[in-house]
Amino acid sequence: MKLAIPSETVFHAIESTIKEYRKYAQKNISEAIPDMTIDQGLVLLFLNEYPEMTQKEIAELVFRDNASMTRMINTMVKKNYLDRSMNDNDRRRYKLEITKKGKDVLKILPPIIHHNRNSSLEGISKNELRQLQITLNKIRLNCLKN
Amino acid sequence: MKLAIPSETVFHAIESTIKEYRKYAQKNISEAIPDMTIDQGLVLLFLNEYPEMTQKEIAELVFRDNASMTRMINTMVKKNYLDRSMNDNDRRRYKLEITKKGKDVLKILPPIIHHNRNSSLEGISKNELRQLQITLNKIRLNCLKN
DNA sequence: CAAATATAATTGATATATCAAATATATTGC
DNA sequence: GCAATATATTTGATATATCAATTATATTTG
Repeated sequence: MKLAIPSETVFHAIESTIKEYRKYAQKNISEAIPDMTIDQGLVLLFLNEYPEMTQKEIAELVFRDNASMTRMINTMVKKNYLDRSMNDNDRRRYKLEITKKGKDVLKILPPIIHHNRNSSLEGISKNELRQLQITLNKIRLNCLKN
Repeated sequence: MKLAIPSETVFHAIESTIKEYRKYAQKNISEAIPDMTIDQGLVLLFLNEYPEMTQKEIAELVFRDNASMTRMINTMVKKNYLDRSMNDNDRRRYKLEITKKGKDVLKILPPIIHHNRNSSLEGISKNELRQLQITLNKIRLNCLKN
C-alpha cells in the first residue's frame, strides 16, 4: 500500500496551519494578559455575548466536549475570571458570571483578537476565504456522514 | 470593537474540520487496533520509512514539540510498539526500533489511513484541494512572519 | 404521581500540548 | 585540550482532549 507521507497531505496542512495560528495568537494574547489562554478568552467573549449560556452550549460553540468545558471553567474560576453559582431555575445547571477581572480583560482582548485574525489573513481575498470555508466544510461533512 | 463571533471565523472552520477528521479517523483506527492513536500510528509510519530519524526530527515532521514527542514515545515503548536503546554514535540520541507488535500494526494500518483520507476528501477536485493547500499556506506563513 | 428517561455537569483514566529549566553529551574555536 | 556553545532529550508545571461512567436534577409518560 503506497501511502502519501503524512506531512504532505492536506490534513497536515490544515493541522499545521491552525497550530501556527494558535501559537501566534497565543503569543500576542500572553504579552497583554499573561495568564489567559486563547480558549479561555473565547469563552469569556461568548459568555459576555450570551450571558445565559450553559456550559454545554458553550462547549458546543467552541467545539469542545463537556468534560473539557467543565475543566476549563474550573481553571477560569480558580483564576478569578468567572464566578460560578447555583442556578435556581434549573439546579442541574450553573450560573456563570464574569468577574471584574474578567470584564477588564474583555476591554483589552477584542482588539488583540481582531489584529490576530486580520494579520494572519493578510493578502487573502474575500473570495479565496469563502472558497476555503466551502472546501473545509465539505471535508467536515464527509467525516460526519461516514 | 465589533468582533466576529468565533464560531463564524475561518479559524473555527479550520479547527472544527481537523477535529472532525481526527475523530473520524481515530474511530476507524480504534476499531482495528484498540490501543493505537492516530499520532502514534503516524510516528510508526515515519519510523518505518526513515529508521534513522531522531525524536527531534520526527517531532518536526509531525508538527509537535520535543517534549510531546518524548512522552508519545514513552507511551509507545510502554505499549510495546517501539524499543528504545542507546545510540553509540551519538549518546545524546536514542535508537528507536519498531517491535514485532509495531510491525504487525504497520501491515493493517496503511489501508485504514488510506480509506480515511480518501473518504473524507470525496467530491473534492484536485484543483480545489490544491487551492486549499495554497490558501492554508498563506495563513500559516502570515502567522510565522508576524 | 411514580417509573422511566433525558439532561447538565462532574469525575477518572489516559493522551497530548506548550513552555521553560535541567541534564547529558558533542562540537567548535581558541 | 579546554572552555564556550550547541544539540538531543527529559522533566516539571500547567492546560487541554476524549471517552465512559457517575451524580443530580428535570421532564415525560403510562
